Parts: sequence; structure tokens; C-alpha cells
Amino acid sequence: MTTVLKKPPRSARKPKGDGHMRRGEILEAAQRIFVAEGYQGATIRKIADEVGVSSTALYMHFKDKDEILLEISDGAINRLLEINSELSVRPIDAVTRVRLMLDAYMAFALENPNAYQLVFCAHTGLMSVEKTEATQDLGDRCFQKFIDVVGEIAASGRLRTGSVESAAQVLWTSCHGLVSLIITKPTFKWAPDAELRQTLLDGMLHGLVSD
Amino acid sequence: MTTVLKKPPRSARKPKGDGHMRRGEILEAAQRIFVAEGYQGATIRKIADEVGVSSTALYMHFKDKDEILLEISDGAINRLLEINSELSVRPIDAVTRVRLMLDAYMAFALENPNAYQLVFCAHTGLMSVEKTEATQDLGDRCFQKFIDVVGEIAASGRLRTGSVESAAQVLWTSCHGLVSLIITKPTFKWAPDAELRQTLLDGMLHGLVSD
DNA sequence: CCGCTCAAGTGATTCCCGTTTAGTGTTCAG
DNA sequence: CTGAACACTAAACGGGAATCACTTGAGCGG
Repeated sequence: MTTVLKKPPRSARKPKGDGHMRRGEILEAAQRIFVAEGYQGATIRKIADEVGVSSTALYMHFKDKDEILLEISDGAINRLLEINSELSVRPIDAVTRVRLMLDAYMAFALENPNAYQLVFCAHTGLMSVEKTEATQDLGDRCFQKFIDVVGEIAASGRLRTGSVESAAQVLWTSCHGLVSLIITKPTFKWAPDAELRQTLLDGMLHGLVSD
Repeated sequence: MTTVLKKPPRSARKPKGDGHMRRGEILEAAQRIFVAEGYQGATIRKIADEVGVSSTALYMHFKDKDEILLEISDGAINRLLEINSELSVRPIDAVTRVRLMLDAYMAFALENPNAYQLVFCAHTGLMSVEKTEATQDLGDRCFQKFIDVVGEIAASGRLRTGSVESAAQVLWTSCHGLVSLIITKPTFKWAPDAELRQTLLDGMLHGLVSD
């Protein structure tokens, strides 16, 4: 009872978050660091320090580092899927829906650059293919919503070039190209975001879809 | 002094490549590994082993690992610059030149996926901005050749949407998007390469350029 | 031939990373 | 009271990049 000053057996073992509380705490801390410093910057030790816990403790709740970051990315992709689901059923012209979906996609990427990169850029080298399967699947479901709308356009005979498949893939990848380069080359002398996005969508839709 | 048991003077110290011979040897070995296994796979130790030399020896010739990989990438980008230079002055229609340049760009990316990724995808996290300046500069010179040709189109009043700058950036980034995703997501069910590239170029050029 | 410099190379070491192992204290059902 | 389950820990391991102090040998003036 006398000297409580010492850090006896490492004093605080932080017994706070019992059970499943801790898992959320870790995810939150990891997200903060991951969003701020990317995949390389979000180390196990940094995350553990942020939570106030030993690095080993993270392995109580997650299989490995990638599982943590993928769960964060899953959250992000789920938000994108929700947006896409909402847009895909709006009672408006299919071409307008395609445009809205692509624009929302680009906005999403620019607002969640690290999660976006983890899912759509890294993939090779950073993480094994199997691990990302679940997340990839979410991405595929997003893309499927998009294909469906492009299919509507094709069904009305307005697709000028290519099959539904290739047209959808080209529309998607060109949007990916714009946002991924804006993200990875922030020092490049880009034209204004809005102008780029509009030029891209105007060009692609005018080029692929006849009115 | 009796016990000669020690591994004496490590016998072979590989005195072979004196002077600047060794530098090329390292680059060659690094290129083989880098092309086969990417940035993460090309470790200092693996490269040194391949050359038959200690890992420390690499620092005789290069400041650090990134300098090695960037020099390899420089070589690749230089080949791209040559192609672009040759195409940009061909005595043919500007739109056709743009198409040829973009198609060559995509072919190049698919043939040099690791160098391409290092320069156009990674950038964030993997390497500090300053280090890649020289290589970025090469890329910028490639892009400038491209802008010039787009400028020709604009000068003839055939640019339908956006400024020269944004049109050039959109054309470039959309091609980047297609090839970068083909590279990083090899398991995705892509439409045939040729069809995708054609759909993209047909769509973009039809959308952005009036005849 | 001696002794010198100097470039090229080395093993050991440092630091950080993800991950594993063995163990500690607390809680709580039987 | 016992012992299993739990949440957690320190220490260590192997592998990365990079640095250090040292050795080796070639070239060369005297």
C-alpha cells in the first residue's frame, strides 16, 4: 500500500477493453494510422502503441496485419457498394446512372485513397492473392452493379463500341486510371479535378454511347 | 596461432569484375530478379547472392536499394521515350499519332509490368518523392511528347471537350487505368486485351476528337 | 624489394519489421 | 479451492535495409 509509484509488474496491463471492445479499438487506431500513413506506415507496433497495448495483443484479435487492414478496406468498399446500390436503381436514364456511378466511384477513391490503393492498386507483392479474396469479392459485387446498368444501355441498342463486358471494363478502368494517378502522383501538375472528371466522363460516354 | 581451423581468408572473394564491370553485373542480376519478383522480391541479399558477392558490396556501387531499381526503371522508360519520340514526328495525321502513341504506351506497360508499376503505380509509400525525381522527369518528357501531338489536334480545332491539358491527361490516365488494372489484377475476368485497348481508344478518341 | 595508398570486399552489427513462444495474472464455473 | 479460459505480456526469431570496422590485394614511388 505504501509506494504505489513503481511500475511493478509493468503496472498498467490495460485491462480496460474486455472481450470484443478491444477489437474495435484496434481497428480504429489502425484506421487512423493507415489513412494517415498508408500500408507501410501502419506497422503492428505503431498500432499497438496507439491502443496502449503490446504488439502481441493484436494477434489475439486478428490473424495477422493484413487481416486488420483488409477489414478496414472492407468497410470502405462496403460504403462504395451501398452508394452503387442506391444509384443503380434510381428511376433515371441509364446513361445518367452510369455517369453518377462513375463520378461517385472517383469521389470515393479520392476521399479514401489508402483503402482504395490497397484494394485496387497494391495487390501484387504486398498481399497474397488468397487473403484479399473476400475484399475482391466485395469489389466485384460493386462492379456487377455497374455492369448491369451498362447492360441496360446495350439492351436499348445505344452501345456504340465493343461488348457490354469490354465497354464496362473500359469505363471502369479509365476512371481508375485518373484517380489512381492523382493519388499516387500528387506532385504532378494536374488540371483541376472537376475538369478532369468531366472531360473523362463526357469523352467516354460520348464515345461509347450514342444518343 | 596454431589452430588454422578458422575459415581462412574466406577463399574466394570474387575479385573478378574490377572497376565498373561489377556495377553492370549487379544491375543485370537485379533486373532479372526485379522483373520476375517485383519490388518486394528484389531484396539486397538476393541480388548479392545472384552476383556471388556479399550484400555489403552492393553499397560500393549504389547508394541504396532504390537507386538500383530506379536505374533499371530508367532504362525501361528511356525505351518508351524513344518510341514516343519516333512516333511523334511521323508524317501522319495527328489523331493517328495519338492513337499509336497510346497503344505503344499500353503495350510497353504490359511488357514491362514491374518497371511500369514502380514508376506509375507505387510512388507512394515505397519510395520517397525526391529519389524518383530523375525517373519522374523522364516520364514527364514522355508525356510532353504526347501533349505536343494533342496540341496539334487542338490547333486544328478538332478538340471537342476540355482543354489541351485536361484532354491529354485524360487520354493518358485512362490508358494507365486499363493496363495498371490488368497488371495488378491478373485473376480478374478481363475481356481480350486487344478488344479492350481498341474499345478504349475508339471510345476516347471518338469522344474527345471531332473528325 | 619495401612500404605506402586506395579501391573493393567482408563479417558483424544496428535497427525495424511481422510473427511466435512461453509465460503471467485475473476471473469464474464446478 | 482448483483449474481452465482469457487477455495480455516480454523476449525472441528470422529476415529485411543499411552501416561499421576491418582485411585484402593491386599499383607504385623510392
